[in-house]
Amino acid sequence: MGRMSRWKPDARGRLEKAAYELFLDQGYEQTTVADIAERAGLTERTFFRHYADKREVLFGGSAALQDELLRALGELPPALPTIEAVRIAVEAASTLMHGRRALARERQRIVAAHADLQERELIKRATLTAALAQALQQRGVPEPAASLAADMGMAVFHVGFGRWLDDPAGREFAEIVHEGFNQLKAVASGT
Amino acid sequence: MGRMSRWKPDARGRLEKAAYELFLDQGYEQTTVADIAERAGLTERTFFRHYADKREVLFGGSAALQDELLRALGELPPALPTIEAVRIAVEAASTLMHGRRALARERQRIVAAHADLQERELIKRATLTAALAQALQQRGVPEPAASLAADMGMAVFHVGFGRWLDDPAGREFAEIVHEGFNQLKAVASGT
DNA sequence: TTCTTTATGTCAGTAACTGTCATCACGGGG
DNA sequence: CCCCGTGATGACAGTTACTGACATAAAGAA
Repeated sequence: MGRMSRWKPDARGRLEKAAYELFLDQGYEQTTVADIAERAGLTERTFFRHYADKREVLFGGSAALQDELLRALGELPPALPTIEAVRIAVEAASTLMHGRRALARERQRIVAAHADLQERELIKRATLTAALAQALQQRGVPEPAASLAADMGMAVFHVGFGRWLDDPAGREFAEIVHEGFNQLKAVASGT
Repeated sequence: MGRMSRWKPDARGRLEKAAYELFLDQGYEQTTVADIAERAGLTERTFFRHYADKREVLFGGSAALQDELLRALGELPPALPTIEAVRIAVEAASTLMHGRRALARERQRIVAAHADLQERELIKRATLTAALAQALQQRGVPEPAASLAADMGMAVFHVGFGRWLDDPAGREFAEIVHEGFNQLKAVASGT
């Protein structure tokens, strides 16, 4: 017979799945880490080996977001104007959300209802912004243009994310982001 | 003899003072809420009646900051250009720091060393920014100009705060903020 | 095989935070 | 002058997030 793993695969993914199910079912505060671990067939201690704290289980995607952002940026020709490079990188990152609007909505509902989760979201965004600014500097963009461009890019991403969740037409996130950059340019040029 | 209060006055202030002393002496993590309460001559339970959590004891000033910001804004003539109103309000708020540079430096050291305190700082700043934006809207500033102006004002405040702490010339915070707005205008106008 | 690494379990412990009830000064009627 | 409501505090038990230390067993390398 096939190999018997002692451990069922993808413990981290099971923990995340269990956490979402329980948070949606009985609320974030009402769910203990022990509950999550039990549903995933693991122990509380193992949860904390995969996630630094209870909040982190809701932010597993931010690492992938940063990776994609920096990867896309790295592929672009250096001669590209800064804002165009940021636009393309942010659009690339925004495609990660494809097909996950319902999930993103549920997650947003949970985060919006808990101040400590909003704190975590803010620091994740700040970290992402700083990483983008640093990557731009390494492309040769001087300060403070690099930080300003990073801030603008993340602002468009953030505002666009909210619009995407509520968009009645159900447009793609990347499309909304694309429009967002157009509007940013219009505002910045005083139109 | 004078009236004997059952309780010594200013319990909240004593808790804050005790917290700062202990944080600086033995570190933030190494200080328990019980330690703070004991030094203040109170119990742990009473600490949590004055501060929602351990972090909050380091953020008592943010309410005063917001009050002063909005108060100053309310006194200005409505005809004033938005950015000028923001400038004056932020400068007024920045005078609250007068004579507290050493204290602010120590506080900054503590906050910078602990991720959870940075989270709290970010959400305080976001709250302040939102309050400023709303106040501007009530002055008749339309969106998104109100939010953008609020963001700019808080950005100048934040950047200026860091410069003030390190300023070798020891200039006043308000003076540094004033310069910051000049630089902001220069950047925004493409100079 | 044997050794090492890695993922997990077990268990005890700390400390943040909460709910509940008791206590005691103050102040205002009656 | 006494009673009573209010408000700040104490006492105390309980929950839960999180950590450290050690044990265990599968997976993989030698």
